[in-house]
Amino acid sequence: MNFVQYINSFVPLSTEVAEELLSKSQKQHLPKHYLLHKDGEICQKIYFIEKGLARWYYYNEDGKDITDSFGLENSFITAFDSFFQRKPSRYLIELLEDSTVYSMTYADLDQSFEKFPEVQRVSRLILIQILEQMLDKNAALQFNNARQRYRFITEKHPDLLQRVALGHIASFLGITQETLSRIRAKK
Amino acid sequence: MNFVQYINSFVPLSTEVAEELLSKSQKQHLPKHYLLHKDGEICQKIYFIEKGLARWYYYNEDGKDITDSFGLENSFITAFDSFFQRKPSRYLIELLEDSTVYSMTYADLDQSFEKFPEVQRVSRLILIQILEQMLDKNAALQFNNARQRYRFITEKHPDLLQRVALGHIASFLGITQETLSRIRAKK
DNA sequence: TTGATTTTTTGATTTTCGTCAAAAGATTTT
DNA sequence: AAAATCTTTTGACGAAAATCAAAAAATCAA
Repeated sequence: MNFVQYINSFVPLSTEVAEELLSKSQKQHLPKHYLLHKDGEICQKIYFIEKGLARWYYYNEDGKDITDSFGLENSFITAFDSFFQRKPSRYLIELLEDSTVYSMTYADLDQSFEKFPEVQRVSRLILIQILEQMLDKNAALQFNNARQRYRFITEKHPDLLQRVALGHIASFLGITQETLSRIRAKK
Repeated sequence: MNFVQYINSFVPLSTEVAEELLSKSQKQHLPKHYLLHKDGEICQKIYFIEKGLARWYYYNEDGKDITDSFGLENSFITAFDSFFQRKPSRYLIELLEDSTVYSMTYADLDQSFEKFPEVQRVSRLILIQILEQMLDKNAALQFNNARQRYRFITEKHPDLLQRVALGHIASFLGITQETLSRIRAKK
């Protein structure tokens, strides 16, 4: 499923708009470990992951690498704070697998907003999806112990356990890798 | 500052649009403890807090009341998942002080989208502000101990410590009230 | 396929924080 | 102003999870 088909499944698009979006976007195959976005820069592109996997992370005060979220197939990923607000971001985005992605620059997206106001609906939709994902994660972390956090992963994102290094999942859940490993052992 | 002036400071609005928004909105004085939104319902209104304070919360599986965020002066609050997606929400919103708020219904906002596409920009702006606030909080909780979480409050929202019951702040930070009280004592 | 590197597991120990209980302090109500 | 209710603090204790260290397992590269 390409990204226009994906969007179309939520917000029906006119062929005009569908063509506009496709023509402005770029399809790429990129290797594992490729950085979609580096920290300190203003993020220029929004990506749709057709195949593959990305993670969104930052370094905390202790220099520890902390994963904030994952970008699975059929999802959009960008440094959201940076991309929409046009300011540098502390976050990085890296691919965890060889991936196929569509990308679109901010400038092109902005032009499409002007030409076709309904594209604004699309961006609102994407933002709301991100927001909901974050609410979910927030609720999973805020007042839950390590075992409950692990359950969040096994229930909502079981595939990640197969595909992602344990350390990334541990920092995503806000627990240490050792604790996560032990919890996983007894069950 | 009313909400149109507030928006105008980010996204310059034509007088036409400013008047549209003002005419569709309603200014109200509401008392402490008033529920702006009840759980289980589809949230019909988005609120702008001109004066006062609200909190956004839910009940977890153990029935514990957990504060997810606060709505301070000059910010928008609604059950975001519910309002924009038109589905029931597990969250509640209550006023913590006598407040002055502007409200606008989803139906009216939607009509304004149609009439004035630039209003879509406004709603994108609001969403991004919420998103950033959530990212911030996320980073503050994800891998930090109780003392670091407390520092997040003292640095970013010191006024809340004066205005809000400790229990609400504790659940917002994902720690117990006793722990928060002890941390506060020694410093 | 062998060695090098990275990732995961396991163990011992320490620290942090939650839980339960009760007292002290505020605030609201009558 | 006294009583009732709600909020915050304090103490003792135990459970959960972090830290440090090292071994085992898996993956990658030559």
